[in-house]
Amino acid sequence: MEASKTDKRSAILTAALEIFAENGFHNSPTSLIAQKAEVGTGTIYRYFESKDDLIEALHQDLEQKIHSVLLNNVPENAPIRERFIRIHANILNFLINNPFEFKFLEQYFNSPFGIEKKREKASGCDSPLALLFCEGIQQQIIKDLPEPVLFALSFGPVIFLVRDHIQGSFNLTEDIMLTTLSASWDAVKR
Amino acid sequence: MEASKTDKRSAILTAALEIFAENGFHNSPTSLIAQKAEVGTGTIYRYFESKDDLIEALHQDLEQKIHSVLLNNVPENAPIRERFIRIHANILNFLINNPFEFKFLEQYFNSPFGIEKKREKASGCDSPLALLFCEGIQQQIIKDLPEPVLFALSFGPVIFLVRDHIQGSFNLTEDIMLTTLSASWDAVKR
Amino acid sequence: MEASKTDKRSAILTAALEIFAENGFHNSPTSLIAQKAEVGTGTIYRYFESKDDLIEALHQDLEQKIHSVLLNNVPENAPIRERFIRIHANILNFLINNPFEFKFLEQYFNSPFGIEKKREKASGCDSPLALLFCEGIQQQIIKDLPEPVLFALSFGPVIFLVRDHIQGSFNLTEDIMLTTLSASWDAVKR
Amino acid sequence: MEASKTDKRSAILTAALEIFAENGFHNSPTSLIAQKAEVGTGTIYRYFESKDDLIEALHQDLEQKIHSVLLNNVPENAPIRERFIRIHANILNFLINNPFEFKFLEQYFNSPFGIEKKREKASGCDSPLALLFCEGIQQQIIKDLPEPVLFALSFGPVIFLVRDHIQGSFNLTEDIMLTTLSASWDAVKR
DNA sequence: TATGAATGAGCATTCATTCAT
DNA sequence: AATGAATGAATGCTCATTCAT
Repeated sequence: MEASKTDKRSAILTAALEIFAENGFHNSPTSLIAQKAEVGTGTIYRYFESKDDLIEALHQDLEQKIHSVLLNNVPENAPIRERFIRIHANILNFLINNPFEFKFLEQYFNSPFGIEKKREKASGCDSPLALLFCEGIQQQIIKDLPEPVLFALSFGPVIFLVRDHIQGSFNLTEDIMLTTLSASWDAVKR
Repeated sequence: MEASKTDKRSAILTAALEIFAENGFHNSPTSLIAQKAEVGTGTIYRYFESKDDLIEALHQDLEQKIHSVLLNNVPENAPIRERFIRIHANILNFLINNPFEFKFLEQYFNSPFGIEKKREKASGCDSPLALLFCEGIQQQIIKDLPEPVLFALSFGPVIFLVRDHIQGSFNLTEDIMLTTLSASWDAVKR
Repeated sequence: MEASKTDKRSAILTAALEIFAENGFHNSPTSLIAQKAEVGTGTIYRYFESKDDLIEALHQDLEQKIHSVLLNNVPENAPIRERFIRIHANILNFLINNPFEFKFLEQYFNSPFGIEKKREKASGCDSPLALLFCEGIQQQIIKDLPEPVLFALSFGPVIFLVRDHIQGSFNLTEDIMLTTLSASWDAVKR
Repeated sequence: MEASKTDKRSAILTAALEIFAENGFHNSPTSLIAQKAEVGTGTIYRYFESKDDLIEALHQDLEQKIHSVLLNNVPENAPIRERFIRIHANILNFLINNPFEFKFLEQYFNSPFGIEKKREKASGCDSPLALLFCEGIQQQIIKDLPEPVLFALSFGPVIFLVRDHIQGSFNLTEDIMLTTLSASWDAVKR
């Protein structure tokens, strides 16, 4: 009748996510995380080597979650523009509906953690988005620009909008979302 | 023949900027900042009320620096497109040539500090960029979208590119820069 | 076989009492207290919210100790004079045998802590001593003076003597003690 | 037309007295004292070797002030009782009218400073009060008790009353003052 | 396996004192 | 003589991590 092994691990992850998102990594004592997860302080260290390791694990989890959301309702044979918009809408919706996750990621990528991670990746010509860009370039539908540039053009605006929306300085409606993605498309299309 | 009164203050600011950029706010002991600035620990507190106050001052300084750079070589009567590209190029160049400043700002805007600041501003229909958008919309050259959206479309990509460049995952040449800004313009133009 | 839960708390209290008494509140680093109590610095903060809180707790403890000593061997139906002398002898003996406690209290009542406490109390017509005075006044055995005056007349000398004795400038024998309390009685009796 | 040498010294002493009385020795930065005295921080160290030295000097000043007040209106040939009451009234009035001085002394005598001083003195059979006691004992008007005991009996109540009055927990009228001193006399008289 | 009491290194901040001007 | 900017030792408190139970 006890919680299963994985239950505690994920209880810790869930608690940590929320607390990190709200307080920042450095204002989130492990003791507080343990408390919210309803486990002992020491228990965290049975599942994670250190606080840093916990943060890393959280990031991995999120990366996978996003990956799994990316291609929802993206028919392989749909036109490139449609797929482009669909993919970005997927991410945008995910982030808006999961503000803790968004805040966590923003912090993560602005910390020594994220910096490292990015350096490791670098040449990630493997993501669905990268593939889409390749395809579009070959078909001469998308501008022949380096992948990071296309990524910046299409993804940068998404992040900015989500940030504004979550901070409450701007209300992102379904309508505006689609118009924006459409404009984003104008940037990358030929 | 000694350092002038302001010298110490700016030595502290310079040292702090660099250390904050490299280690993050929370891994930057005031003692380390003092050491790098070649002043006593206590001296920091003659010029700044607290570490937070130092961070704030640094932000104010940067804000002004950026503001002063924004309109370089932007002839008032130039076409909107040209002014748009010029302004973004100014910021982009500034950030690329001042990586410490960029890293500091990234952190700042992902911390309680930046959040607060943003909330205060919010309705910033006063920046040169906002004015340019207004003008463009009136002249039916720029899409009739809310200012935050236009801002996201044009500014988001810039930030992403600078980040990549500074992290070393991508080398941003003058050429690519201009092509990117041109694509950015495609996103906001009618 | 290890120390019980309360052991550490009281080890801290004991160490703190002694160090405060000898060095004063402000010359008693928490680190020194921890060292003497043979616990880690941080441990103090598991039992007390702050150094101030520790001081407060120490005072509460002492107040109770004194209260429990006050009425030793004070038969309820003994003559008022006898009870008066007995009570004062009890306190006097307690203070002389517990010089750390005495020095602590002297400091406490000359600090913001003590001042506050006194203001809260003020109308303490509840102590055994106050009751004794009331009774004595009614029976026209004790002068009809305000309670603070009677308190000053009987308690002031006690404190002065203890101070002298503990400072070593005067040796308080059992004999002198009783003579003094008898003289003190002369001051309050009709 | 500049302040004379002594002016600065006494400005510092006056400022220090007030600040010490209000904030305690340890919450009274020398910089604050200097500010209130309208001198530079460093100037304090031209007149006093250290903060401790300043405290010591303040005490010496006060001791002398009290000494000079002690024998006001005390006719040498008046009866012992009258002189006893007069002397105590003098001190009591001085302390009540000079609360800063009182608070300073209370602190002083409960700090390492005061403790030392007392140990040095010890056998002070030289004060006017001590002489009065000697005389009274010889004339068999005052109880034959050691001087510290007589001192405690007569002086202890005075201090307690002043403390209550200054703390505001009790209003000491001229009337009560005299009644109290009269009761105090009952304690020491044969 | 899970716990949480204990630890102590680490940090922001204060302030007595010095010394160049 | 007077100043006050500069100093850095000292201190209260936090929190990641360990380990005995």
